[in-house]
Amino acid sequence: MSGPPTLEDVARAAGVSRATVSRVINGIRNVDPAIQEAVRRAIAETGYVPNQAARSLVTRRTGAVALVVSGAGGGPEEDPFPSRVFADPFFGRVAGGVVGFLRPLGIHPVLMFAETEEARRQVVTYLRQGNADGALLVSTHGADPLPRLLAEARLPAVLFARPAEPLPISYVDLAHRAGARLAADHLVARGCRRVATISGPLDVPAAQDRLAGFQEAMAVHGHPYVPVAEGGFTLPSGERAMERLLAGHDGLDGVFAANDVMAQGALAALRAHGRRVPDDVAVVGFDDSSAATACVPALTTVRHPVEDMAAEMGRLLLAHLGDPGQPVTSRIFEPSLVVRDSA
Amino acid sequence: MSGPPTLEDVARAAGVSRATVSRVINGIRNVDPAIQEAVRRAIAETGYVPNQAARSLVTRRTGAVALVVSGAGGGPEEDPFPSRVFADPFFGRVAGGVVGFLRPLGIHPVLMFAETEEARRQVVTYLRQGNADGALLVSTHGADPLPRLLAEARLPAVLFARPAEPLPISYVDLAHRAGARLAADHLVARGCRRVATISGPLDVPAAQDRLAGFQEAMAVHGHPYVPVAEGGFTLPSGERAMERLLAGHDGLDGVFAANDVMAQGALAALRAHGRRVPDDVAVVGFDDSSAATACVPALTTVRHPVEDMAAEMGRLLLAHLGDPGQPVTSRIFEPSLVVRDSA
DNA sequence: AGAGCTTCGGAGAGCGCTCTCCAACTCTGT
DNA sequence: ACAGAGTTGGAGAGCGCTCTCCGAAGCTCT
Repeated sequence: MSGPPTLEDVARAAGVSRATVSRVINGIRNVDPAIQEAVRRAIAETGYVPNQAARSLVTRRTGAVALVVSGAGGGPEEDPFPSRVFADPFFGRVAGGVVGFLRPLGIHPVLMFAETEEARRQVVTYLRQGNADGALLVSTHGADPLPRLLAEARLPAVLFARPAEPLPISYVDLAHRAGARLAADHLVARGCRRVATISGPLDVPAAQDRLAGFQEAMAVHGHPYVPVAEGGFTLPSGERAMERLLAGHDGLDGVFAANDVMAQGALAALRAHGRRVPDDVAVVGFDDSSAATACVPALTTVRHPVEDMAAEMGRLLLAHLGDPGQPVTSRIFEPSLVVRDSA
Repeated sequence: MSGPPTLEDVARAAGVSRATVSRVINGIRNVDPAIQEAVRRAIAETGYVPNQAARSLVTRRTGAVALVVSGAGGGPEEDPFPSRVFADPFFGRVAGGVVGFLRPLGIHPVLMFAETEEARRQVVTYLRQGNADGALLVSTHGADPLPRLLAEARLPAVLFARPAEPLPISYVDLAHRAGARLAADHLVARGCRRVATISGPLDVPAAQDRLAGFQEAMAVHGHPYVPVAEGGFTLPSGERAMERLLAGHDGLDGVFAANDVMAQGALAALRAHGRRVPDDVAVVGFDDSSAATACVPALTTVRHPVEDMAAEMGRLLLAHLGDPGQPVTSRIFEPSLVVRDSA
C-alpha cells in the first residue's frame, strides 16, 4: 500500500464496503453494532485518518474559519501591522475567546490581517476558494471597507462591533454608552468635581460612543462641559493625552480613559506630576483587560466581556453556516463596573 | 449553471479544454499567448476561482501551515492559556514575523494552542488529516512533548528554540548565552559593582542559557557570585523578584532581567523603593520588545530578532515541504545590545 | 521531400470521499 | 405462507482539479 490508508483500505480490512465505513465514521445509524465494531477495529489497525480535502470536495465545507484582524494601513509607529495589533491585550482576548469556543469543536481559526487593499482582496479570495467557510472579523477602524466586501461577495461573516454603514452582516457589540455612563456615575458618586476624559481615536465608533455616553452622563450630573483629550488606544498616547489635560486644566480630580491601556499611560503621567491616585485624581479605565490589574494602583474599570463576545461571534457564524437562511442578528452585551483602587 | 463556475465552465467559455485552462492558471508554459489571453478573459468573465479542496485532493498539498503555541498546562493565573500567551509581546512578534513572511506567498497560518495532552493530539490529527502541510511550533516550555510527537508522526515542522531532547526537526534559535554576556559586559563597563539578575523560569532552556551566560561573563569579570531571583517572564513576577533581591542584597547597582517584561516589573519595584534608574541602579532587559520602549526610562536591552527568526522558521518549513529530502537544519541568530536610558 | 524533432492542446484517468439509489434481507400481520 | 413495511449494506456516480499520456502540427536538417 502506498501513501496513507484510505477508506477503501479500511473497507477491505473490515470486509465491508466503503459506504459502510463512511457511515460509521460520520455516525450515521443503520449500521449493525457488530459491523460497527469491526469497522472501528479496522480503522485502528490501519491507522486511518480521513482526508479533509476529499471530504471538503464533496461536502463543500472545510470546517475552517478565518479570524481576520482588519485595520488601518500604516500607523504612526514603525511596527508592522500584525505586531502592533498584538501589542494591545484586546486582540489577545478576542483570539482567546474565539479559540476557547471553536477548539472543542475541532475548528481552528486561520489568522489573517487585512490592513491594505491588497490584503483585503486576499481575504475575499481565500474565502471564495473555499479555504474557510466563513470569517470572524474584528476591525480596529470604523471606516473599514472589508465588511462591505464580504457582504457583497455573500461570504458568511460575523463582526466584532457594529459596522459603520448598515450591512446585512451579524455582529456582536458592547453597549459602550452604558459603560461610559457607569464610569461617569462612579466618578461623580465618589465626589469628583472636575472630571476630564481621554477618548479613543474618534474615527472608531466604539470610541465615539464611549465619549458620547460619558459626556451625556456627566451632563445629567450637572457637568455639561467635560475636557477631552483624544488618544489612540495606546499607552504612550494615553500618557500624552493626560499631559495635555494636566497642562490645560487645573484642579482635575477625576479622569475617565476610554481603555485600560491609556489609563495606564495616564497613571504614569499623573505620577510624573506628583498626583496621587486615587487621592488627588481618580482614574477609571475601560475594558478590564490584563492591564487593569497590572497597574499600580489597580484600575477601577468598565468590564468589557471580550472573550464572551468573541465566543458569541463564533456561535453566530456556525449558526449561519449550519443554516444560511438564518436571519442576520446582532447581540449587544452589557458592561459592568469593576471597582478596584484607582477610583 | 448552478454553484460557482468550475474549470469546465471556463474551458467552455474560452473554447479550449480543461487541461489548457489548468495550464494557464498554474503558469505552465507551452501555451500559445493568444490562447493564454483568451483563457484569461474567460476567467475574468466567469469570475472563476479555483477550488482549493479539489486542488489539494490531487496535489496532496493544502498550502496551509499551522502556527502552534505549545506550552504548560494550567498557569498560576486564572487566565485561559490562549489569552495568557498573547499577554506577552513575544508571541505577537512571532506571529507578526510569521505572517510577514507567509502572507506575500498567499499562505495564512492556522492558529493552534497545545497546552494539554488532548490539544496536542488535536494538532497531530489536524496535520495528519491534511488540513495543513506542516507546523511552526513555538513552545513556552522546555519539556514540551509536542516536538517529539510531530517527529514520530513524521510531520513537517520547524521549532522556535532548540528542543530539549535531540530530535530530527529543524529549528531556529538565539545565542542566548552570548546575549546575556553582552548584558554583563555592559553593566561591568558601566562601573556596576554589585550586580544581580532576575532569571526566567528555569525549566525553560532559554532562561537557563541566559542565566548561565550571564553568570559566566560576570565570573570572567571577577564576580563569581551573582544573586539570582527566579521570575516567570511576567511583569508581576519581575516586580516580586526585584523585591526579593532588594530585600536580600544591599547596595545593588545593576540588574539584568532575562526579559523586558520582567525588567519593566523591576523598574516598578525600584521606583517603589526610591531607587533611581539608571543613577542608583542600572537595569538591562532582554528581547528589545515593545515593552522596552514603553518603559520609563526606556530599557537598555539585548535585541532578540524574533520577527526575523519567525520568518526564517517559515522559510525552513517551506524548503522542507518543497523537498522533503532536505536535511534537518538549525539556524542560530546573534543578539546585539541596544543601549537606551536604563543602563 | 521525407525522416526526426520539438511544441502545443485534448482526452481521460484518477485523487479520496459522500451520498443517493437500489437490492437483499428481516420482520410483522393476516 | 406471503405481501408490505422497515432495516441494512453495496454499487457507483460524481465533487473539481491535476497531470500523464498521445496525437496533431509546425519545424529543421540531410
